[in-house]
Amino acid sequence: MTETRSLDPGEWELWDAWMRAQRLLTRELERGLQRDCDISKPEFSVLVTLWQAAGRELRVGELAESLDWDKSRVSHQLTRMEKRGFVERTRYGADGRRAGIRLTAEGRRAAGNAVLVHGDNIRRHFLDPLTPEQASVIRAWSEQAVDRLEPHRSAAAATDAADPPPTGPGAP
Amino acid sequence: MTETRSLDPGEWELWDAWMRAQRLLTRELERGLQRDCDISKPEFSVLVTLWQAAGRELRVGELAESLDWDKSRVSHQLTRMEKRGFVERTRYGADGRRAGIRLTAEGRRAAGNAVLVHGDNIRRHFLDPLTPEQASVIRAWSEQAVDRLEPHRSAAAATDAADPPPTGPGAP
DNA sequence: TCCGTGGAGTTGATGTGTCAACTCTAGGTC
DNA sequence: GACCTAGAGTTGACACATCAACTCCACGGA
Repeated sequence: MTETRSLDPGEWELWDAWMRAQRLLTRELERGLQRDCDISKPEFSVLVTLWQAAGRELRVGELAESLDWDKSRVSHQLTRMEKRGFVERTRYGADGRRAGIRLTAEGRRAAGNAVLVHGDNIRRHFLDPLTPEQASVIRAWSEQAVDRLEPHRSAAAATDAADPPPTGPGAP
Repeated sequence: MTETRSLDPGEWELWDAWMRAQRLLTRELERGLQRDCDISKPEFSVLVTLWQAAGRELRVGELAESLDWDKSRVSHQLTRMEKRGFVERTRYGADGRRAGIRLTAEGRRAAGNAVLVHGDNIRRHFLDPLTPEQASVIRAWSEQAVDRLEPHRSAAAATDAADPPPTGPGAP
């Protein structure tokens, strides 16, 4: 009963290869962000989401929805980023209204810079090495997988947490 | 200069889809492990690696190499798993020799169970929905990516941290 | 007005991951 | 034997992730 009859070697090699590739790629991109922009991936996600709001203040709940994060995670992350000077919580404490979140000037600078740098890194490490066939197969597979694993969320919503925006905001 | 000219919409959609699929899949599998076996993915990785050693004690360094983890990370993880009763550090402290790592009976039980359960989950969520074409393209792409991003590590080495072993150990 | 209830956000506890600094031992050199 | 150094392992500090418990306020009904 110590015999593993779970996955055969071929299946396992496929899984192992995919898992390893996925891990190395995300690790590489995260390190690039840290090295080139001095921000972490979670910081990047928050910065970009706020940046795309083009100056409008977001609530914690909107941010959480948009990032597909837990509200608690957002709150903790904002606390750290407030300390670093990237974001501000407005209408907070005194008069008893709920918190709105907004980028500081420093946050806007970091976001704008990171989007460009990170985009380059994505292109270099992910997009450029892809053959057209691989691109179309991987895209189809990814969309299938997302549909299977994420039944909610209408097609319209929410850029994922880990990427540059499709088009720049008009923000100052 | 607030214009993003980093990735065009098509490129971005591809990246977003892949990123999202990857994240949802790993999240789902990790939750399955937690729910069905009450262990985390890092715990699973360590359990399986030790289990594959079939009773032989591993050193921290070997474990780190095998998992492609930092030694420090391994040490922290072992400290937690020692508390949970999954592993033991032997030859430690008293007579001044270095630590060997070994599974407890409880650790062996958990490993054996988890491999089977996790294998089923991988099959259900990853392998089964794959068409043959997708399987072969994804495999080729993954292997390319690994070669590009992980130039060291001879082909022989090291099962990745996140998977069941290709074949069961003979360990009791 | 008082109470109950629910949503929004925060907080604390604990586990995970990374970096840098540290300890200990073995082994070489004088 | 005393020193030096290199390697193995640990530790501490901090960022990140998740869960459960908490606060605060709005609103609705008795």
